[in-house]
Amino acid sequence: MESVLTEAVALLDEAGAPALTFRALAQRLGGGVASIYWYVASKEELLDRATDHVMGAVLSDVERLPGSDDPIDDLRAMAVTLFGAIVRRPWLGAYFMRNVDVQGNSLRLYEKLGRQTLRLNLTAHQRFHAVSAVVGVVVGSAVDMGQEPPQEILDGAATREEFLGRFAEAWRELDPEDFPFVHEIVDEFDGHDDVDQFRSALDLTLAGLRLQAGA
Amino acid sequence: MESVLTEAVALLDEAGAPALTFRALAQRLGGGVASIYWYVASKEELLDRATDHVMGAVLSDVERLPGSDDPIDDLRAMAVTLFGAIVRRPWLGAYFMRNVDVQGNSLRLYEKLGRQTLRLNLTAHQRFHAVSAVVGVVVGSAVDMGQEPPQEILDGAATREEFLGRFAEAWRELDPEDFPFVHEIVDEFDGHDDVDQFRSALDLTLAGLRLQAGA
DNA sequence: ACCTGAACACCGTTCAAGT
DNA sequence: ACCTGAACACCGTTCAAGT
Repeated sequence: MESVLTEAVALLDEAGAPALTFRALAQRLGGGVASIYWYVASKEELLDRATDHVMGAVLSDVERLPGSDDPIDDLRAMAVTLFGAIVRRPWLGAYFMRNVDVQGNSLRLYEKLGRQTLRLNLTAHQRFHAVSAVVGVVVGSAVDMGQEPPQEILDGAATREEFLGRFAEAWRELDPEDFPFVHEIVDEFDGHDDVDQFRSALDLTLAGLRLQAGA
Repeated sequence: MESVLTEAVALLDEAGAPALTFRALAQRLGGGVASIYWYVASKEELLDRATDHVMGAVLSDVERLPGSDDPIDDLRAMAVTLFGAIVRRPWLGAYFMRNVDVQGNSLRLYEKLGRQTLRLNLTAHQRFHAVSAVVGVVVGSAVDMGQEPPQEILDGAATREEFLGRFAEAWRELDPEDFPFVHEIVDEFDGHDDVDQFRSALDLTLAGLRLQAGA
């Protein structure tokens, strides 16, 4: 079981979600395809378990965070840690927190995040929505990041800079009368940093939360 | 071409993303599978074009919005309209805004959203991040919503209430010492409304934005 | 309890060939 | 310019059979 998950994660890390097939996994394990079905009922379960497997390390990182007297700062640090894990493993973005099942590291992480809101002057309703919002920012940024080509594997040996640059170039061709905003931000878009973008979105949400909590 | 997209959208609306196969689409169009490849180079392009096709209607809805003297209120109304479209078509959540290609309704919608930030006292950098954050909230909420079973198509003819209730029940079994937050919000989770959750997340982001803009 | 080979029912995509 | 049948190389999943 352990080796099934380890090899599954290895495949995902090496070549992303499409690389994880029962046949590829079986070959790495040196067995037949059907064997995997003894450990796992479906591909969905395999993905869920592989995701929760790596979430164990993320949870450890979060637990190792120092913590401060400001619950919102702590919430930010935890979210940044979580997003960092997704930056390192882009395939995670599509699966993590998808089903916060009973037991499992995802639920424990959810609890960790939520516990910070218990230190804020909020209703239970507001606390639930606050954690949903923070998780939403992470997911939203992860999905956005997932659009970009991983590494330099795209047509014509282009880098991420060239990929963004090609979009930017096309945008600059648009009529400024029709697309004033696109022109306003095209230089910002060109070569932008995903982590920067995430942190800004997170900060807006946390600023709103601080206001709501009167903290 | 038009009918290819119309039928593709029909399939997606009827039974979600897995229902859209070249074979199913060809059958509906009364032709062979290979014919579709004359209009579209790949499945990815088919999905992109189908998505942009329905985004046309969303764009019309957004353009029909009255507008006010408060750019942030206008931003909120537009985001709510966008999210409403995703509630009606859950499959949209996985594809919209994925590639804001040159030309296309998604780009026009992106421009519409961004134009509101031009009315705020922000830097170009802040404007870019603000729109990214708002889109991120929509995407994040849409992904979260996509986890839940569509309609009552799940094991044992359960409703959404029963689906959420089953999770809530399991959560209530957890040790309150280990999971104080989960216990705090389990009643909120049970039977929660996705649109409510989205609006709360959006409001936090917009409150942060208002603070930033000093408006 | 654990593993297997072989099949089944699907996929997206290609291609030579037709009109 | 537009469409086709038939094949190719894959998928996830099942199942009877083995140890």
